[in-house]
Amino acid sequence: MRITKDQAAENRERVIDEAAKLFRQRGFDAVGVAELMRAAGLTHGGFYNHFPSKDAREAAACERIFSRSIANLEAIAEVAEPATRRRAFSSYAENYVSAENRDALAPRCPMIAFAGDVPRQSAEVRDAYAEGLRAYLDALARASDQSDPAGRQHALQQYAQWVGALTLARSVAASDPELSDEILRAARVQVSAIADTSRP
Amino acid sequence: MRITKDQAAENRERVIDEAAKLFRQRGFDAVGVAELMRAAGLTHGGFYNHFPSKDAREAAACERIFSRSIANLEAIAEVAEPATRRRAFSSYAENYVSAENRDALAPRCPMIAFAGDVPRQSAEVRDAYAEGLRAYLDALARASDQSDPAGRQHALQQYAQWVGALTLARSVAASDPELSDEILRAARVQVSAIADTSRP
DNA sequence: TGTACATCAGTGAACGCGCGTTCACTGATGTAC
DNA sequence: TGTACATCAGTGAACGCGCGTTCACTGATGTAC
Repeated sequence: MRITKDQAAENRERVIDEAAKLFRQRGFDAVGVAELMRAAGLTHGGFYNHFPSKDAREAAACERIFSRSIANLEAIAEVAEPATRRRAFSSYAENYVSAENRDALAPRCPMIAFAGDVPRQSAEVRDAYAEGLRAYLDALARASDQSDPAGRQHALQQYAQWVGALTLARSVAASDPELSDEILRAARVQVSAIADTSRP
Repeated sequence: MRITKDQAAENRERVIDEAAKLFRQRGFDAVGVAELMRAAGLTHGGFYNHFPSKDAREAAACERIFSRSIANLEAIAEVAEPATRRRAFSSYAENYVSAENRDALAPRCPMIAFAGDVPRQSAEVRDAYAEGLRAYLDALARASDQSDPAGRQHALQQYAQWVGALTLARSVAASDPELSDEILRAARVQVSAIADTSRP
């Protein structure tokens, strides 16, 4: 039963959206073709009408996840009033390094969800991810008012710490909540300190 | 053909050692029972003489990897002369946040290899990992001469940054070496700074 | 605008494959006498 | 110390299962006239 072009395009979008959600929850490799299509309300046979292979969907989902994360940062960068912008960025940081973000089943940040898996993925996925991370870090530097070289370096240092703290805190959250909280708290202390003393 | 008890124990050790190496390279889920036994010079059928299930070997391998990492830190903590100890720790940090460690196929540090995967593993594996990380961070705080509460917090902050920087640098190393180097360099600047200005 | 036909998104059975796990079997080791 | 037998680490065939991928088929949509 053929369907309209619009309907088909809509279906494709739904498949990518579901892939983005499932991948963030469980990583690339643990989500099968059949399960993904079922989640999108379709049957597995139609998968290859949309993607040349299983690998291709990873790249598509990766792009989608990044574009959402980057949009959030761009919105901050585009705030005209400097003080308001800085406040928006501080609040971004505080939300990032938070118990809510640690406890999310499907982390919104692609680096938290994927960074460890990416080196083991196909070149197609790795390329899509790398392009995403580059754009993300550019947007981060802009959003944090630190686009000059020294500032960019500082933004990278900050961000590495967020990712490390969140990754470590997530990894022991279930088995050792106290340790997880301690790691998170230590990182939050620095986030708050940075929020207080904004750079000249 | 029955073999000696010593030979059997040796075989078991070899299986765990191979698991530790393969897991660090490719993560827990990508290493099959048959492949692992082949790597240890055995056939797949004998696997269940050593482990009750596939899951059990993850925990055993996890413990082994941690015990090696922790031994390195303990050796530093046990250096008697304070200046020598600080120098040893600085050199540990510089080796950790290095291009060599980023480019290693099988990262020696369990957090670089596993932290992202752990939340998706069975409770048995998560518990083994959490116990390992707790012991590792304790050893890290001791090795860095920072066992008082404020110092421990500082050690956690430092370590989170190492892990984040290395994870991010690894994730784009193949597709975008320049970005990878930039992330690593930014982190190394802080590592060096800390090495120069040791705490009172 | 109406008709005839080609297109193609979606369906579900089928494929080959590798996985984790089980099991009957082997034969040297370990043990009881 | 020597002998007879039980033990059990290791072997490799076999299992059921779920995977990614293919394919003949369906039938409403899109298109050519």
